[in-house]
Amino acid sequence: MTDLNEGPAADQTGPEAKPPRAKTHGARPRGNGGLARKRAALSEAKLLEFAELLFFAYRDFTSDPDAILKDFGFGRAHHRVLHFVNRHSGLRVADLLDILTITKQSLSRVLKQLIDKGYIVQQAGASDRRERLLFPTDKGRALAERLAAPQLVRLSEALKAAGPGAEAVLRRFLEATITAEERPKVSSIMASPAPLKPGGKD
Amino acid sequence: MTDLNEGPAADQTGPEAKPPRAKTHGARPRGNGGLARKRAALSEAKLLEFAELLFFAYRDFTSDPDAILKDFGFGRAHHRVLHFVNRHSGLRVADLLDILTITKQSLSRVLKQLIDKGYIVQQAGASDRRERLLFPTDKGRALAERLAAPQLVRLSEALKAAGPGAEAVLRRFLEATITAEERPKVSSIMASPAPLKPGGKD
DNA sequence: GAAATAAGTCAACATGGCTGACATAACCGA
DNA sequence: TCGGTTATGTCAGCCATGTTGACTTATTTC
Repeated sequence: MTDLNEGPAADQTGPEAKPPRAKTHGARPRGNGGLARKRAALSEAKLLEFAELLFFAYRDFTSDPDAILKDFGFGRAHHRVLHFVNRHSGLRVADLLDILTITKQSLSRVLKQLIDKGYIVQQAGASDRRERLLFPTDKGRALAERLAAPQLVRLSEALKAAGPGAEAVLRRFLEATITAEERPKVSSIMASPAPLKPGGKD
Repeated sequence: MTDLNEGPAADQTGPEAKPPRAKTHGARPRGNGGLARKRAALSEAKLLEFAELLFFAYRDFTSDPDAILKDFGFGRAHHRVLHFVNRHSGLRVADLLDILTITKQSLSRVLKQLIDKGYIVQQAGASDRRERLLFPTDKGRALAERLAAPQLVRLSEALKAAGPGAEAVLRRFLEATITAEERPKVSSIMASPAPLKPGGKD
């Protein structure tokens, strides 16, 4: 928390209901939610709108692949795994765990299904043979691309609609939205849209 | 699909593995993934980067409230419900179903918990007494704000980092990312950061 | 008064998270 | 070379949250 501190968490857990017809949303007489003095800071209300828009945008962003996945008996978890294996083929199981922020038991379940059904193959690492490097099969690539297609259309159109300069702005926004400590990791992952340089863990 | 059509889904489900060391990511000799001629269209690779950044950004965007929710025995589903009830107090159950795109049975479970624990109250509609309008209690407002706080900080900083004009660009981008048919509904919902005008369903 | 609508409920099931415990193979340093 | 660490896999069970289908109740509407 760097800003906004006295905004939320200020009028704490009052007693009880006082049922309906609440004033706009909180007892907040200050005009700008506590972050007014910082010249450029947005009002809390505007930030909340962005939070909502982000929710709706992401909800719909995932809807097309979700629909396709059902035909394959897969879920969103499979999509995530397949996407990253396809885009960064040769990554290790540990890399994937780090990207997805899930446990290896959770990953194991979906990864095994993707392997069993022939969408992903494993290969022992060259330098370290304990590592299992992951690669998409042709079938895996085809599915990954089919899942990505509607998302790319969506993004392409949204960027166009956002107007000139949108690309740079959006990139900076998204990167800054990622937790600071995660950024180097994300950069490192995204820097290899190809076989990850072996041993390039961190 | 408006563009990008012959890009993905082109080289379909080939036979089998041909294991590792895949060329960058697909058999795609065309320089610009099939959407080159449209002067301003981004390359497939760049669009994929945006897709990944969106994933990472959203992953981290939800991480702070998720951590807080654990202390309350709630999950992300509770957060979503509480957020929308707080921001758009007085909405109906049907509105919520529409926003969240889940079944009423799914909603019922988390909503009941939020009601039982005193975060949300219901009130019969004035004009139509079948409707159950939803309102946050003081306790509910407090929790909603506590959950929102880190997200607002994150957004505020990311918008600052994105530079001048980011606000307008981002708004256009997010709105355009929402499925076209959903946009009127979303606008209508977002237009009421207060008690929804009764009967204002669609 | 009958049909349609808003909401709630019961039951069963699927997906994808989680924890904990433990096994195997390979690497690495003393 | 042995012993500790690391990378991965696996078994077992639990929880959160999504699904379908069937049905009830209250209320509005025609």
